[in-house]
Amino acid sequence: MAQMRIKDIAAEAGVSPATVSRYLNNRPGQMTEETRARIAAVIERTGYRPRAAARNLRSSRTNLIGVILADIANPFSSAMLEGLSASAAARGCSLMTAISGNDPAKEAESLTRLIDAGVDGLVVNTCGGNDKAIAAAAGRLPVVLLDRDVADGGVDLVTSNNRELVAGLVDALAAAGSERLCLLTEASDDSPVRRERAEAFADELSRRGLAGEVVTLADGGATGVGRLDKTIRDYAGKRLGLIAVNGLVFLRLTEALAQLGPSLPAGLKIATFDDYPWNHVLFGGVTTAAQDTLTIAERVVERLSERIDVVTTTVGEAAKLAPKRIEIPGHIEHRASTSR
Amino acid sequence: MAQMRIKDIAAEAGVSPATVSRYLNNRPGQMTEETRARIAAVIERTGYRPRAAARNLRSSRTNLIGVILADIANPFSSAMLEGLSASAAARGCSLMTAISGNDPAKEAESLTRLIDAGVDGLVVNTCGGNDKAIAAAAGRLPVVLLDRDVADGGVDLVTSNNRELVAGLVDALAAAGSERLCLLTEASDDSPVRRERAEAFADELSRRGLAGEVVTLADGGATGVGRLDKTIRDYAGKRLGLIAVNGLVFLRLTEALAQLGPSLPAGLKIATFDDYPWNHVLFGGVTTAAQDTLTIAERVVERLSERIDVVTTTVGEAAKLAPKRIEIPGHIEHRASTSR
DNA sequence: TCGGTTTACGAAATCGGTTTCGTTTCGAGT
DNA sequence: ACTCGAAACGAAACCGATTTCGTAAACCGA
Repeated sequence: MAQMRIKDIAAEAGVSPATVSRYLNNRPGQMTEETRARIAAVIERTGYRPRAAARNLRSSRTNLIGVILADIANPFSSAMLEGLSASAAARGCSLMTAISGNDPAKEAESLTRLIDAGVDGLVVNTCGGNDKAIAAAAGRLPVVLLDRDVADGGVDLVTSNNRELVAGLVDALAAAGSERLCLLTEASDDSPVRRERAEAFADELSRRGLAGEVVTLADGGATGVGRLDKTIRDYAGKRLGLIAVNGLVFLRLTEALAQLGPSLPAGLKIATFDDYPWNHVLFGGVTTAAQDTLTIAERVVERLSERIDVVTTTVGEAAKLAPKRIEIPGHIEHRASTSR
Repeated sequence: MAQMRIKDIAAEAGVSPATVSRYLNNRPGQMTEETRARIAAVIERTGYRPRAAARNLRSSRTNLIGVILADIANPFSSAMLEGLSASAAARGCSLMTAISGNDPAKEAESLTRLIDAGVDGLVVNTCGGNDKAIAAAAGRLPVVLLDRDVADGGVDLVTSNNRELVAGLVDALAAAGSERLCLLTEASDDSPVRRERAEAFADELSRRGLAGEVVTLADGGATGVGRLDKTIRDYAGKRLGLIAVNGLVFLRLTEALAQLGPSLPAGLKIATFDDYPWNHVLFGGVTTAAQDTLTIAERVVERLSERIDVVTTTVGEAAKLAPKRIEIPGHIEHRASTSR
């Protein structure tokens, strides 16, 4: 009575455990409406819940999706987690999460820990430095990369349309009258995403015949802000437009600008990636390239499910899905910081 | 060769599966240094990893900690998640996360889903409305509440020293010359945390003989901001001090203040709970009651581990731990917004 | 009515570890 | 040398579901 087992339910309903199992997994081999009802009644009455561990062992499926996030402080990550959680729950899956804190060693440890725990698939927002291990993992179980690619390629990736978003921000700045543009990046950030945005930025400038450059801030603190400050002073009054390559860089930009005054210097326009809550507030609203996190999360889980289904359905090496790159379009939030 | 099982390792090392199992769990029943080395060598060579599902089934322990968060958008939650992740990993546990998005129905669903998945224990940052279900869960497996209590009591709770923090903020405002204080809250937020802070606020005012009140903003949008705006105008120039009861309220306050100008009106001082990144930036720095999220997370996992150990060690109903309330002291970050 | 095909269901094997219990071996004490 | 207790290890049961395979009943067209 303490803990019901499937055989207890079976006995109570006058059927075999196999039949109860079929009921629980509503298997194609149907059963009489009458026995179905009888089993349902017993389960309802006893409040029976099958033990997941036993189920996992035999079926070698856990309905668990592993998630490794590089940096949960980044609202992109937390929004993503919420989306993943919802999408997974809709498919009856739970999330096992690990947070690397941008530490490759922790990421590697999380990778093995989640795999050892028996997750059906893995979502990785990598901090870099584990490309080989991740590619190897992708050979052993379904893996979908989130936002950041690995060098070797060959792994599914879901990301935003960074090139279009860059173009959109450049467009907003140009429309606001900026003649010279800077893309602000961080030295420590050498991610593929940053590179992609930087390349798109350069391309977009030359396509439009605009002047500009990529400005890399030194890491953490005064030096970086000083460098930025100098850049701003150099260009002040020259219709400068700034793009922060991500939310963190934007915060540092804000710090630097605070020295110059609470509102933007005349002629200075800014825009940023990542739609943080404070973007609505700072400078009366900052024009933002917002990613469609919910859709990204949905597609990640969808793709992962496809792979999981293939793995559990087909035998052997047959019918391997080709790696796929999925781009989810984001959009530009036009706000006061790029008004004329 | 494809997938090694414990018996393969045993055969290879010339011992029994039982001995390998003992090795894997380094059990008290020791073995010869020689056999230990032999087993280690085989495992090392073959790269064998025990299947978690099998282990879970027999031992009825999963080394999984379930976490239910009310609102991941709140940086308090994401910081907490990072802390929990680290603390759990340090104990060889993984996290199963669910996010209720402040929806009681989702919270209830998450509760059963995580329990069904077989987590060893549960950390709940409840959004309210499931007090009975949570109390019931706490009767069946270890549960530690995070930040928000349930009505029935009787469940472990880890939280900040809200009363002292409120006192600290009042102190900072008073020191900055504020004569009349308002605690800004949201109508929709009727959590125990908010109530505790409001009570502490009232107590602190009367203790110091200060004038003041709790101002409740209507939910979402214009009305609330208008109400707030009116309050500010009413008191403007009267040495008003404002405390935002949480980070979200502070953001709305910032929006309202933006209409009055980019810097604080003369004589207006503000302070807030929750140390969001932008608190360093807005108004040149906002005095903040910062919670010690890392320590909170650590103590949550520690307490949960205690309960888990008790459950798996002792038999029957004996040796039930009494519910415990653990307060982790936070601290006040003094910044420009409360300078004289 | 009869052979043949579904359909509904049960018996028993199985997943891969852990745990119990028993046996052997080893060393210490007299 | 002999006894005794502890240490080291093996054989086999066990955790609780799923899954395979087989069989009896139901159905169905000729």
